[in-house]
Amino acid sequence: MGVQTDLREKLISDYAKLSPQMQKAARYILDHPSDVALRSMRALARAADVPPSTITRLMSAIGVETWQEFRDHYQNRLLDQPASYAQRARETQRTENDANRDEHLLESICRTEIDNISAAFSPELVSRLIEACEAIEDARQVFIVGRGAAYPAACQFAYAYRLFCDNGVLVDGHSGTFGDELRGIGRRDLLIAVGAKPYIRDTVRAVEFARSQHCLVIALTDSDVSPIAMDALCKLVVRDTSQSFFQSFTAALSVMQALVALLVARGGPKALQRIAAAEEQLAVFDTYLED
Amino acid sequence: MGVQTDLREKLISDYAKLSPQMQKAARYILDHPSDVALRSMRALARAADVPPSTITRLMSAIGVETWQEFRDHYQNRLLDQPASYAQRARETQRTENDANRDEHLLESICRTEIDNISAAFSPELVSRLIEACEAIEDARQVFIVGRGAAYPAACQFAYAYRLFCDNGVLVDGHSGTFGDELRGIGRRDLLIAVGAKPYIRDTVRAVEFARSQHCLVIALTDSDVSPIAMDALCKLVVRDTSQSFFQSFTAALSVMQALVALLVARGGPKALQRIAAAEEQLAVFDTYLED
DNA sequence: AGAATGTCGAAACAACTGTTTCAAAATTAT
DNA sequence: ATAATTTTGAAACAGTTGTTTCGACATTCT
Repeated sequence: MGVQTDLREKLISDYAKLSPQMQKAARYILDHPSDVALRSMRALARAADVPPSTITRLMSAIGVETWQEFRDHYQNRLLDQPASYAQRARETQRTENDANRDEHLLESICRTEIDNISAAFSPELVSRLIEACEAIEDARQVFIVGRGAAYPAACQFAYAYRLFCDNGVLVDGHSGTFGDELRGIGRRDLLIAVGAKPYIRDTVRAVEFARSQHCLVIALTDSDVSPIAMDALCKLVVRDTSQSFFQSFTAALSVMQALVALLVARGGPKALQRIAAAEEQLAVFDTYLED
Repeated sequence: MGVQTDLREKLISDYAKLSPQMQKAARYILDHPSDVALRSMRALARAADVPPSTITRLMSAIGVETWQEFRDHYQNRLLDQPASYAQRARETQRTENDANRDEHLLESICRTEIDNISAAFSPELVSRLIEACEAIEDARQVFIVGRGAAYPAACQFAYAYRLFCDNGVLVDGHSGTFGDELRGIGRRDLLIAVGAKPYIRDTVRAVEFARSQHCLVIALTDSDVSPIAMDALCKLVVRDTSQSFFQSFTAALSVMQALVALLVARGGPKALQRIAAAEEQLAVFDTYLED
C-alpha cells in the first residue's frame, strides 16, 4: 500500500490551524475514536454538538475526500487492534520480563478499583447517600474535614459544593491552627468527616469536638466501627482496597462527587442558577482559558 | 433485560429451527460477526445474498426486538465492553420521573465511573503510564500542578509521592503567589500537570513556563489536544464523563494512585524502606491514633 | 469607515436506512 | 389434487444518512 498516513496524527498536528468549530469536532473525534467507527456522521455531529456540515468541512480540511473514507480508516483500526483481553493474554504468556509485571499490576489495580466503586454504589449505600443529602440540605453550615490521604476527597467535595452553596467550610488548617475553622460549630450544623485507617488524630478530634457541640456528623470512612463513624448520623462506608501500599481513595472521591451530583439534582434549577453565577464570577477573575 | 444473553449462542442453538433463508443469513452473521457491528443491515443482507426482510425476520425469530439492539450487542463485543454502560445510562435517564429519580441517578453515575476507570486502564494508557514512570524516576525534581477541581488529584499524588521520595513539590500557591514553587525549574526536572476542560489559566501558564525552561511535562488531562498536553513528553488522557454538572476526576485520581503504586513496585525494597521511615516520623509527631 | 475574507448553521438534496406489507411461490397436510 | 400453511422477495414506507448550497454573521484588512 502507499503512504498510509495515520489520520489521528494528522488531526492532532493540524489541530491548531483549524477553525474553532472544527477544533471542537476534531477534539471530539480524538477523544471518542470508536464513535467514528460505529456511529453515523450525523450522530457523531450531534454528540460533538456541531452541525453536520462542520464534519464535512473538517474532512476536506485534513485532506480526506469523504466521510466514508475516514470512517473506513477508523473501522480498520478497530479491527486491527485485537480485543484487548486476548492481546494481553498473549503478552502474559511471553517470558516474564519487568514490563509485563507492571502491566499485571496495573490490570489488577483496575479490577480492584472497579470493585471498590461498585461496592460504593450498593443499594444500602445509595439509601444512605440520600439520607446524607437530606441532612446536608437541612444544615446551617456544612464543615468538611479530611487529613492526609483523605484530604483530596474532602477538598473535592468542598470545591464543588462551594460552587452552588455558600455555607460550606473546608477545615484544612490553612488559616492558622487546624480546627480553627470549627469555632462556632453548633446544633444546627453538620460535619462531614473523611478518613480511613490509619486514622489521623486531627480528624478524630474534629469529630469528637463536633459531637460535643451537638453537631451532626456524616462519616465517609472504611468501617462501621471506625472512630470517625462513632455516633455519626450517617455512615458512608466505602472500601479502600488497594494493590499498593497505600489505601485507595478512589471510591471515597467518587462518592463525594455523587453526593454533589445528588444535591444539584435535588436543588433543581435554583442550584444550576447558582452554579452559573459562580462560573460567571470565575470568568471575571479570568480564571479559565477561553477557546 | 437483566439477563445478559449471548446473542451468538442463541443464534447457534436456534439454528436448526430456522427456515432455509434465515439459516443462510444466520450463517453469514456467525461467520462475519464484525460485519454486524460495522456495516448496515442492508449491506449485510447484500453480502449474505439475502433480502433485507430475511434479516428482520431472523431478528424476531431469535427474540430480538430490533436490528439496532442486535447491532449494539455486536458493537459492544467489538469494543470489548461486556455491556454498554453509557447507553443504559441514557435509557435510565429517560424513564426517571418518580421519587426514585435519585436512585436512578446514582446508578448511572456508578456505571459512568466504572466506564471511566476501565478506559483509564486500557492497553495504550498502561504503556504510557510505564513511560511516565521512567520519566519520573529520571527526574531531578518532580513538580505537580493542578488547580480547581484538578487539585485533589494533584494533591493525592504529591502526598503519596512524598512518602517515599523527597524530590516532589506540589505547586499549590499556598506559599505566596501561585507558581512561586516553580522557581529554578530546569532541564533535568519534570512537571506533572493535571487539568480538564475548562482549563484553568494558572495550570496552562505553569506548563508553558516549564516548557520554556526545557522542563519535561507529563500531562494528565482529558484530550490529546488539551492545552495542557501541548508538547508533553507523555499524555495521560483520561475520561471525565459525568452525569452531573461537574466533571468527574475519579479516573484521574485512580491513575495518580496507580502511578504511585507502579513507582513503589519498581522502586523495590528501597522504596518500602523509605515509606517505613516516613511513617515512623509521622508516629513521632503523634499523627495517628493507635488502636 | 467600507470592503474582503473567513466562518458558520439552517435548509435542501438524493441516496440509503430499517421496517412493514402483500401477493406470489414453495411446502406441507389432507 | 386440493386446501392450508409456511416461506419468500419485491415494493412501499417513513425516517435518516452524507453532502452541497446559500445567506447571515464575524473578523481582518485596507
